[in-house]
Amino acid sequence: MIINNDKEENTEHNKQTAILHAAEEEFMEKGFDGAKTTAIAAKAGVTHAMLHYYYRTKANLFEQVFNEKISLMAQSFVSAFVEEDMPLCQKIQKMIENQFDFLNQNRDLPRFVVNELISKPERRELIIHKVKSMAKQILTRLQSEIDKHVEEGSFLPIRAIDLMVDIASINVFPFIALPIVMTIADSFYTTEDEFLMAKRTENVKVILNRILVNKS
Amino acid sequence: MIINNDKEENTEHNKQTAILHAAEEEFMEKGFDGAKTTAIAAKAGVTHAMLHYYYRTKANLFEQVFNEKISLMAQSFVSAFVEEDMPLCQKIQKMIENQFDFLNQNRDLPRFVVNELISKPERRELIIHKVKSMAKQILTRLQSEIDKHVEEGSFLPIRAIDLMVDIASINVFPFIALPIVMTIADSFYTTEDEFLMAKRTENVKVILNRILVNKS
DNA sequence: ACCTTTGATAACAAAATTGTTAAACATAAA
DNA sequence: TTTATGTTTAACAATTTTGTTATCAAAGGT
Repeated sequence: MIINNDKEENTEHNKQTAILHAAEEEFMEKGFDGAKTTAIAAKAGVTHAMLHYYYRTKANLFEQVFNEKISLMAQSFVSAFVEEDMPLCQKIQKMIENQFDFLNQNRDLPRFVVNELISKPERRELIIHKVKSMAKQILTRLQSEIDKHVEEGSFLPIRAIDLMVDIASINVFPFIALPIVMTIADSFYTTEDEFLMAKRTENVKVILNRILVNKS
Repeated sequence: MIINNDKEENTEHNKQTAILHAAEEEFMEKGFDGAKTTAIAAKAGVTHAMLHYYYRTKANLFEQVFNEKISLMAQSFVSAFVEEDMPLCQKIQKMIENQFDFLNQNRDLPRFVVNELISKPERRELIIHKVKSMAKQILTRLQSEIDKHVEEGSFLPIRAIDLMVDIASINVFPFIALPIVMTIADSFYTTEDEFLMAKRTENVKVILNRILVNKS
């Protein structure tokens, strides 16, 4: 009856999910403090009373977004650990690539999570509870596999935790610092994707050279 | 005449610098949006009218802090590039260590800068102007030195920009993610400092293994 | 002593932001 | 048709946050 003058086409069927999606965008971009419920409502194309009707408080709405993001983050690190029965060296390569590809599809996830985790330390319980035990299992398993290869003489000695941090570092940092890096790297790489795809193979090289006795 | 009932002892001589230091703390911890001028004034032990008297606006005060931090950041990356005449391999080692040590004394600097740079893209001009030309000079110089060593057969081929990003990654990430990493790493390392000092030598190892043909 | 400048305070004003409420509206079941 | 239920809106209220102003006090120069 009334003309549809929404700014954005309605891929969202109901307002509740529209609000959630708008909140996701806004919180990811600006963080909890930077995001405003009025802006979220506007982006979702609803009055801001509707936002409070469905989610009551800003903190509530944020929590829903944050919980989902933190699960995603945790899952990516855990699922990156490949189960298949292949040589450790290839397993590690696959781990790096899996994690990188995940981050490539969720480019601002690490910055968002790290940030909210640091500015509001009480939220850390959440990720600790979600990741800690699983991560430790994976680390001890990885460590014993590494140690076997060290005794064989095919691997250089390294602590599993150090290896994991190295991998996370070279994988995560390029996405966090992408805009800054690109302004400097623009004479080497013309597009973000070109830079990132080069980084993907570079990262494998860095880690394998760190752990393998014989270089390829 | 009036008793001194300030919470903190007056190492600050005047109120203006007290405000600036309080602002620095608050902004670094909570970012622009999370920081409140009232909280800054309280932390500095002055009425919040004084804050406006000296700095007029929150944005103004922030700018002073941000400018200083961004200069510090830029400087650290530039000055890390060692001038002395020593073998390239040692020069790179020193670069890594210099940058790591700087970050160790400014642990939340990268997160702060990256964050403000991303949530308010208009600020990027600042760092671009400050770093870009200098960084490019350094990169071309480094690239030619690398290429020489590659021809000699002592270095593996690598782009200077990739090397720099690798170094920044493994140096910066541990500080950004420190609280999260420590909850997982606590069975390997008991203190933050223990972890970080191990990381310092680990990082040198990672990079040298990446670029040297013959491993140590 | 008088005037000007600077530092300081309290009280106020304005804006932004979050949250609430009462009433209108729609829809489907009774 | 009536009732009950969930949805929507507009208007309002409360709080927080930023910024201003009128005023006062001290210090220094003339």
